[in-house]
Formats: sequence, C-alpha cells, structure tokens
Amino acid sequence: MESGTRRELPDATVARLPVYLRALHALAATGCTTVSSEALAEAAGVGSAKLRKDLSHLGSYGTRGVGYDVAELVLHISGALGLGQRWAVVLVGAGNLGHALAGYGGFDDRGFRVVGLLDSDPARIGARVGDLVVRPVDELDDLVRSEGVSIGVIATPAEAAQEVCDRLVAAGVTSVLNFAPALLQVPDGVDVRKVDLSNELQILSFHEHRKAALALTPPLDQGVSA
Amino acid sequence: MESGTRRELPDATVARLPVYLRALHALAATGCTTVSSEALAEAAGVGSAKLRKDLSHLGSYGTRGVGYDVAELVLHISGALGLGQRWAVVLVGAGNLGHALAGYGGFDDRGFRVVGLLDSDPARIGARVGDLVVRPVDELDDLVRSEGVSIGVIATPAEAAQEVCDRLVAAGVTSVLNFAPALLQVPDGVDVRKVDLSNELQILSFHEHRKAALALTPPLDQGVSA
DNA sequence: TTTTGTGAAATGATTCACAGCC
DNA sequence: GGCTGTGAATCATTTCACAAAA
Repeated sequence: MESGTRRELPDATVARLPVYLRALHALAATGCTTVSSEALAEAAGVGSAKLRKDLSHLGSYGTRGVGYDVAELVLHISGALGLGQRWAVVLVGAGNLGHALAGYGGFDDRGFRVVGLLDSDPARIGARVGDLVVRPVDELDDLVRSEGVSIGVIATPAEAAQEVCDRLVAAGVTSVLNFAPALLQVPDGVDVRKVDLSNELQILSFHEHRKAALALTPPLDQGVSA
Repeated sequence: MESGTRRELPDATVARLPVYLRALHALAATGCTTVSSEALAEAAGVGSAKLRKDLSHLGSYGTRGVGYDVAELVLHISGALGLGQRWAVVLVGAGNLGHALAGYGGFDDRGFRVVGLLDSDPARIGARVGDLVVRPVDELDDLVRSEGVSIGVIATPAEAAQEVCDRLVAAGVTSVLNFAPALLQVPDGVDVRKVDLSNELQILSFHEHRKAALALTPPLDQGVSA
C-alpha cells in the first residue's frame, strides 16, 4: 500500500479522465483485456504522449513492453474520479431540457442516481418522467438533506437559476452543473460547471467565419490534393 | 480602415468571447452605455487583466480613463465571432434532447436559425416541435445544400452519431456540435465540439471526492467562519 | 486621475525523445 | 523488440505591473 496523500491532478488531466474511461469501457466490451497507450489514445482521440503523462499522474499502472490492463485501469481512473460511490443528484427544472436530462441514460450508467426532479410550476408537479415524478421545488431542502445529495443540476430558465443555486447551496450541495445561460455566484468550496448551447454555437461560428475568410484568400499554399 | 488581414485569436480567447457578449447584452439591457474592464470582467466572471488582454487581440476599442462603449464592443465581438450573418443550423435527432434543443431560445436569439429537425424513426416524422416539423433524415442532403447549412447539431444516440456526422460532412457541413457520447471522426477542415453530460458529472465527482477527502484531513488551516 | 493596452514574468499544458523495464 | 514513465524543451495562457492616453 502507498501513503494516503494523493497528488493534485492537473485540471486538464481531470477533464480527460472521463474520456479515457469511456474508451476503456468500449474496449472492454469488445473483449480487449490489455491496451497500449497508442491504441487507447487513438480510441480517446488524443496523442499517446499526453495519455501517458495523464495516466502517470495517477501512478504507474502500465507494464512496459505490454501496455495497460483494461480492467485495472478502469478501476484506477474510476477511483481517482471518485466514482467508487454512487453520488446522489437532484435535477431542478422539468421543462424540455429537464425531461431530456431525466431520460438520459448517462446518469444511471455511470455512478450517479437521480433522486429527484423538481419544478416550481404547479402545472408540472406530479407529472411522471421516466421513473421519476416531478415534485415541488420547496421539497428541495428536505430532499437534499435526506438523500445526502451533493450534486445539483440546474435546467431552469436563466432568471430562476441563481435562486435555485442559492437554495441548493444552502441545503448542502457543493457541486452544480448549470445548463441555464446565467453566471452563477457561489461561495468558496462550491464547484460550478456550465454547459451553454449558444456559447458552443458561437465558437463554431467563429471557426466557420475563419474558414470562409481563408477560402477567399488562398495565402501561399496552393492546393489540398496530393 | 485597417489592413484586411486579421490576426489569429488564441483559442482560450475565442471561447470567452461569447461570455463577454452575453454580459454586454445584459448590461445594455440595463441601460448601461459604457463599461470598464473591471465591471465587465466582474459581470463575465473573469479577471480584468484577462479581459483586457482578450479584447486587445481584437483591436483597441476602449478609451483610457473611461472604458468601453457597450454597443461598439458588441459589434466588434460579434464581428470577430462571425455573427454578422445568421448561420443556418440543422438539428438531427428528435428525441428528448432534440426536442429540448429545438425548443431552446438560444438559437434564434443569437445569430442562428434552425432550418430543419430530422430523425430516422418513422414514428417521429411529421411531429410538430415548436414551429418545426420532424422530417426524415434522408432529406438531410437536400436540406443542407438548399439552405446552405454549415453547422450541424447531433442529438442522436451514440450508435447513430458517426453515420449522421458522415452524412452531414458529405453534404457540406463543416462544423458539428455533438451531444452524443461518441468520438466523431471527421476530415481536416471540419470542426467538432462535444457536449457530454456524463463527462461533466464525472468531473464534478472528482471535485466532490477531493473535497470529501480534504474534510477528513484538515491540513493546517483550522476553520472557515469569520 | 482613471483606465486602457501591453511587454515581461510566471504559471500551466503539451510534446519530444529517450532511459529503463518487460 | 516494444512500450511505459518521465525529465527537459516547447508552446500556450494567465497574471503582473506600469507607461501612455484621455
């Protein structure tokens, strides 16, 4: 056994671990039992040197001349990500997006269980969505405490997002995934991640724009075909 | 007028421009006509030095001692992002997520128009979603060509994602926003961005895990309350 | 005086290239 | 021979701190 203190992982590495995990699961499903950094990197869409550096932050779990044991690596990455436990998640907002999220397999598949779907609109309360029933947002506090929820997902309109976030944090939630196009204010110690459709589209718009501009000005290079 | 050649913007800067744009729109809505880097940075959730450096890549559009003109800055950022035109977007996959995306205001609001919602499931064809009607995925090619679509959004199950992507690219789409949990293979010149719910949750899981571990080992600091 | 714009320094991430081990 | 693990080098990004402009 090693000493208990875990080194701090670089953010960029943490962000890629879930990608590796998914690739490993896919490989495992094909019967693959070991994999080289080259092959895994390919499956994950990164360079092999980056992959090895990332994995080296977790420890030395490969075998030189051979590669990595798929099952073992899954365990180590899962462990580093804290997927040993099934985190309880509460979903706030039962509109279109809330429905989509509630119905998404990605929760149960991978270490998360949705323990509640809440909404403030009385017209939505009681509706069944998959195997969940929409409950009033006033039950948020009870639910978070009774189920030990630590992750909240916000799928409300932008106007409601900050208030919902405040209630989540007050109830004890310390990680928030925000789908509303609003900047959330949270105290230290609370992590927020934001997913914003129109930001993504605008980034793509930039690249389209750039490509269109380049197409009009073929600079010094004169062709693409070999 | 300046010379036509535009400097290349750093990726990290491009990714933040939409955030600034949203903050500027919010400020404009409150009647604000000029804003300092300090105030805008605060509204956007970044540091003011970073904001100024980002904006300096676009040119010198501020006034020392005063700040930035809100309306002018909106124009410059919109221009840099290529939002001068309304890009046509096609949405593939009319399941829960496709419905949510089709119903999301984020498209029309900001320089994008959804020109089609396609699905391969006959049971879904013809369904009305907002002011769109679900059409068969076979019409993809026609639609992309006739409407000059350059951005495709994939909201299908993972299994279908690569094939849909191939069809989009074959029809002429050069930017793809992928919500399916699959790694897409595309030729050079095509940009892909991926949004993955379970990746985000796993990253939050990592931070929860870390916080839980720290809580058990209060290192050298001894309290949080003032 | 206030606030921008920006070189220079510091930090962080990626890539290279190879020693070390199987 | 093949492949991992990792220092060293490169490249990108952020932060500092201040001169120049209004």
